[in-house]
Amino acid sequence: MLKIYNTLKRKKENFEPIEPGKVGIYVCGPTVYDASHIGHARSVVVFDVVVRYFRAIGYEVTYVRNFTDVDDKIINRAAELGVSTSELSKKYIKEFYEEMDVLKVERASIEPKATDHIGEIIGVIERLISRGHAYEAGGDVFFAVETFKEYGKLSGRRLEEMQAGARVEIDKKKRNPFDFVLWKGAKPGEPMWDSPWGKGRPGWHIECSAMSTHFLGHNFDIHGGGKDLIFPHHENEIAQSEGAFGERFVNVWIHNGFVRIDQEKMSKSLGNILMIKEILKQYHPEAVRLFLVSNHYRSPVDFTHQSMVEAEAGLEKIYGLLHRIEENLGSSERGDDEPGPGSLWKGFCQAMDDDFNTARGIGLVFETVRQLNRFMDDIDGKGGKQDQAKLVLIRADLIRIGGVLGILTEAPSQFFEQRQADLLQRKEIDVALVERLIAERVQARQAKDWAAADRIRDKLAAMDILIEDRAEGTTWRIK
RNA sequence: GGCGGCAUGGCCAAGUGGUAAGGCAGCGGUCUGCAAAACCGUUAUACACCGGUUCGAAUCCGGUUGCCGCCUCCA
Repeated sequence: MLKIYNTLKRKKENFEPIEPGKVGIYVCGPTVYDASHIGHARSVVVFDVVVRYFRAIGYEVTYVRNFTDVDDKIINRAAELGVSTSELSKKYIKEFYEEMDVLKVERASIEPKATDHIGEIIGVIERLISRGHAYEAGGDVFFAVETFKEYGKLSGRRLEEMQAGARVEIDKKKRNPFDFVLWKGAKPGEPMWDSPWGKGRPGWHIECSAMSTHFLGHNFDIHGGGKDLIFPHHENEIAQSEGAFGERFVNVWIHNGFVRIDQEKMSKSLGNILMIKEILKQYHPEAVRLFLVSNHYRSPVDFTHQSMVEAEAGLEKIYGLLHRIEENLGSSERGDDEPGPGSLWKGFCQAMDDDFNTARGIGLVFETVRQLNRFMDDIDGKGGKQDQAKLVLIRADLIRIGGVLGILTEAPSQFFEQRQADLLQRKEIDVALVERLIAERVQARQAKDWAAADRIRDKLAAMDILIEDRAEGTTWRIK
């Protein structure tokens, strides 16, 4: 039984889909006014894993992730750069896709843009006005928080308590300082659409209510996003959606924790933003994913070079095991009729069923890697049919787990070749020289001139080249 | 000021009542000409501190300290 921590209830609860075997998920996607950072990557990867897991255990998933392509930040940025808002958002949507592709994030089932759903947005606002939850004031439309009795139920605040130290902009047009804008009257030069209240554009919160209910129904299973969206964004979504439709909006709210740098949340003011594209220049994309899923999704994670180096080492360790299995089987072929699932997969599912505990699942993977290496040490390449069947079964489970976490998608030999190529480029290593030195060393070793052989090895080590003398010959790799 | 979260070995990190997963690093070994890789062994006398509940607590309750987040755009 899958248990999920529901922010609304502040506890884990058994997941009961509205329709058996199906699940509808809406996750707040990026506002496309700038490149994505590692924090965006975490959120996207977390929900990518959630969706992959639902599918792996047999659910039919409708996954909706939006693009916010009209809002103040986009308008300001576009004005700064002297381009249109649509040009700007188009550029960053393209970039987002490129980076997510590298990170092996699967596309959502539906990826709507706010500007393609102005009609639905206006429809929801009209319902809110007719039901007395919203009011028009000078071309703007506001949601009246006092009309929604449960306002604050997600974030655990009450209106009265928020009044005191709140830092809220004072807008004379608002009846209550916490009223938020549903529709903004147009200012010259801004993108605008016709509406019953004159030309204008939607506020930020309303688009998610409109698009999520449009695609998933007034009541749907899961809504996700970063923890920082709990208030006010998700709180406002609940008020809008339940106010407009008079039904429960979302059953389960899932929120992922932040990525921190040096114990602090990344923020523009601190200047500690790490962009995805910069990170991908330095580390393997699957290592980035492995790092992200090595922690529970609700906890904060510290992004450090050391953690990334460890994640890369871990990834290489698993690929190394897969490679060794292939050598042992004498073939890299993987048939379409993979065996299993076996006990490893079942253990992984137990961890995942406990609020998507990927960290525990990864512990199992490493434990298995060690056991299998030992197993292969023992059979020493002389395994029989049964031994091989065991290897094939566990490999199938590892690949299956990789399919949920979005790792181990490459053939091991290809992974190591690619890795080698990347490092060669990064460290500007002269392959011809390396191979000449190794050839010299092989000769020295054959002549049992150990001193000369070690000298060459030291020289290579100084170039960050590690060599391994194996039965089949000497191989090398980059440190 | 209001609300919430976290504190586990040198580092990272699972574990929410039954006696501390896993990874990295370290140390000792097997293997090796020596290494590397892999494997084996080893490293927490109690999980921030104090007090309480319990046959039994890292896990529950109260308090203290420290760190972080939300309350403003934010994944």
